[in-house]
Amino acid sequence: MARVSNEEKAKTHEKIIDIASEMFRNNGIEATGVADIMKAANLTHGGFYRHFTSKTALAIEAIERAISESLSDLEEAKNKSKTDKKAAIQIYIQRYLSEEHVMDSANGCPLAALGTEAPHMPEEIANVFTNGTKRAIAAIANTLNQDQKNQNAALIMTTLIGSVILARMSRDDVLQNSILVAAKKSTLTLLG
Amino acid sequence: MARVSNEEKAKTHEKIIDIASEMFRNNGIEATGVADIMKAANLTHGGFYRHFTSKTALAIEAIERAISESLSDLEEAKNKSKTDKKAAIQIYIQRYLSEEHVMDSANGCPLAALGTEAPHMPEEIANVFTNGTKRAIAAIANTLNQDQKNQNAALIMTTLIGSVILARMSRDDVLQNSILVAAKKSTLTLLG
DNA sequence: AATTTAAGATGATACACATAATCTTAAATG
DNA sequence: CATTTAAGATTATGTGTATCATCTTAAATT
Repeated sequence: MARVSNEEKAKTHEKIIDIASEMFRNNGIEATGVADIMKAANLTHGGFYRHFTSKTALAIEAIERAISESLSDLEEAKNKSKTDKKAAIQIYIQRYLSEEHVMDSANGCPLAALGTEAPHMPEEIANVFTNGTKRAIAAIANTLNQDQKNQNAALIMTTLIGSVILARMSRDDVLQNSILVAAKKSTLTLLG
Repeated sequence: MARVSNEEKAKTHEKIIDIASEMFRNNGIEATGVADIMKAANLTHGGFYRHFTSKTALAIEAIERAISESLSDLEEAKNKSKTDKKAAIQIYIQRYLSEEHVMDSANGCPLAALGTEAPHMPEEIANVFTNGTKRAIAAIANTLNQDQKNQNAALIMTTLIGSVILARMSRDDVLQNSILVAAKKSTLTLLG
């Protein structure tokens, strides 16, 4: 097994990012090793550096991608009608506050999955989280049609992240549910 | 340097827990090594196992202590008057949502500092976080004097944790401030 | 078709980590 | 006061980690 076509290489590159993006969200960035990622991609660790200069470089790409994916529906609502925007944010909130999202961090919001790890990461990675926060709040604000857009968007994002993190910490179905229900009620009310 | 008195040993034991409790909250559990902790306590790593059977055992004690400290004022309000309870929760929220708390994770709420790390920790540690969440929500609920006590307490805790985590991710003073202001407004309103 | 290049495998390097064994010394115990 | 015990230092041990060097082989390039 050796040299593959440029097309294959591109596929491998994407595969590594996608797998890393999931593994990071599932187990944390620190706790996920380069070799683990490569093994999950059916590759050996040595080839990693043909694709990325360092684990940090991969982390940046993987988290940026996760942020973009997680915000895509919301960001695509940008130039839509008021009605469509309202629908988009409602769907976003319902999904975000679902049991499925709580159980499946690997494919969910990276800010909720890695939020407390961000502050002690290398600055380049920490900045990805800062930008992600800004994008999320901006995307939410864009769907709102009211005075306090930005403050309300910040509060909605706070409630979304907070409830999912709290629910994931709470290994107790009843408690989890009551956290999510409270968050749903509150955020949907904030939409007006 | 060798054998010290029982009193000294007890002091060392406390010192290790206190230092670990701060270092964990600052840098994460995974990222903080036993040797780092011992060095910070002016000791060598070898002596560690005279005090704890494992890093996990220390983590449990350290996080439990941090939870107790962080909730002490609130839990002490348990048998106080309605007025005192209201004062206690107001102070708690003001402190929680202060810039100082955001900047000083080492001495703040461990749930906000380590929340996203909890789910992929060994079960014994994860359970400490589950119990901490329950204690926090119960302590808040106890200060409320209204119908939806528990749901509201869950929502308040969600907002507290969420805003501080989001603010710490946001390396931008203006954004940080707007997140905290929105959370303050919302939580204080919830007190009724 | 001949030559160059580079993807991925294998193996090495160097360091960090949790934990264990052993040693020294002074406190605890009788 | 003699003996035992154990706190903390020093020094292994074994594993996991990120990164590098080298090799093989087939794709790219000429």
